[in-house]
Amino acid sequence: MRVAGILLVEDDPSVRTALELALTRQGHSVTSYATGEEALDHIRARRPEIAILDVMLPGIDGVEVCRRVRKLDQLPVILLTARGDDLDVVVGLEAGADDYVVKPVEPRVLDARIRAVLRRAESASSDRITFGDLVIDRGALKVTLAGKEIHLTPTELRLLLELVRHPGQVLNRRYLLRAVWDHTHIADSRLVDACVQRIRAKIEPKPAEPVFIHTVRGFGYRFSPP
Amino acid sequence: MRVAGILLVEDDPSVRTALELALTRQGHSVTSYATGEEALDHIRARRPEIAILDVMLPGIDGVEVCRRVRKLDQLPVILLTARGDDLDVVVGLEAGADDYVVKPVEPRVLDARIRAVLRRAESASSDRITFGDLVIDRGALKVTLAGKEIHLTPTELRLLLELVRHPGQVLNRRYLLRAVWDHTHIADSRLVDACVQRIRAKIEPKPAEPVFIHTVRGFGYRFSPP
DNA sequence: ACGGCATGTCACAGTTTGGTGACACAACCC
DNA sequence: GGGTTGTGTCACCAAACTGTGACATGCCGT
Repeated sequence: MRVAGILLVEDDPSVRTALELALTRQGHSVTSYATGEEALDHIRARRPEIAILDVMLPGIDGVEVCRRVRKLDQLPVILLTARGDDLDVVVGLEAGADDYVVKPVEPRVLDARIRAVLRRAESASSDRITFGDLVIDRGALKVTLAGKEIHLTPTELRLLLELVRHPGQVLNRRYLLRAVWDHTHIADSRLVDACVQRIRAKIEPKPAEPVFIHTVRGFGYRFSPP
Repeated sequence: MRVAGILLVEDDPSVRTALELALTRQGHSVTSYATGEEALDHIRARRPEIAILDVMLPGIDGVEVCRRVRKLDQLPVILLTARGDDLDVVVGLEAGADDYVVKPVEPRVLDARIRAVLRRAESASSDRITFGDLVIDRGALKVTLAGKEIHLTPTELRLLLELVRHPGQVLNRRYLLRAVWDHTHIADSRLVDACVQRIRAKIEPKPAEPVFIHTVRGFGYRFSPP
């Protein structure tokens, strides 16, 4: 297992040094700070592999750091909080944290959580989905069919990604309009149909007999692998 | 120690499967092929961490694969050859191989060689990245194109490095604005475009048909080696 | 078979986007 | 001070994209 570059942010000095020591013993490389401001600077400058943030911090708190980090990068984040502060869980997950740990925490447990989050992040980073001949690379925003790159326009790509995010599920037009076009107004239009058609023309061997994007009459469209 | 993605190329099926099995047991992740053509495709598509090439192959031989790989990337290469074929050693090392192993080889020995080469490669590649003709030296903050030094301004260099840090990934303008300019404000700005344009003028042979920095309309830019 | 919908198809014009070169201004160095 | 360099902004233009509506086609219950 690779040694991780961990950023630890915790304002209580005794907790901070204890965790730092424990994590270092477990083979991690740890840098720690007491404030969110310092943490953000460190993240920008040093690009740690994962950040462990106490929720309660003077100044910029952990949730806020998490929120900003998420906007900037997909750096994995674990939030630390005092026991029983239920509200925080919701806020924290909303801010995009990958995991959530209640203090006091056993070093072994924290270590396991760290490794789990890192594993997840690693597998997510090769974010490439394959459906038979069709390969969709979400990082590179590339679609290939039988090895040949297919050019999709931004809207087509967003729609395809939305469909692919829910394989096997039927998505109705209203949902798709909101997700892809963020149209709040209810427009009964051929927009979705037209876009689906354009995608089919590009990725379906025989657009008249679609293999990937299926029409479910009266409901919407369903992406399912052949 | 991180598990390595190894590409093994060996035309003799019994040797191939034996080595693959042994290396897998040692904790490596191995993909193997019988021909140089397949190997080159694999390298382009999957970016293994190291390639182990038999010198004697039908079609494109190991030395030739090595030579082409070297031009493309700094992928570490170990050449395998039958005992006593002295001439090959010279040719192989000239082609840029990192190490040279004589068959038959003890799996433990091969494993040790692999680890040694990877260690060396890791320390060497951390400061310097090669994409075809383009060499980016992060330690010296210098960029050379086909051996000629290119002068980049600080902002241009930061942007290029940021793109290079995520090869193959599409980075959007907002992200780049934050990462390179740490602009927390204004999402709507042509700053990134202008800077990309300036970099292209310096590093792209034909800026109108970029080879390194690709525009992904509606999303952002992607650095990917030619 | 027929009528009524739901969906497919297509062309086009208005809009959006990014490339490009010019330019202003600040910082910096002689 | 005078020139040089780096950087942000702007305007213009070509190309790409997209929504729209009209029409064609297919599906389904009767």
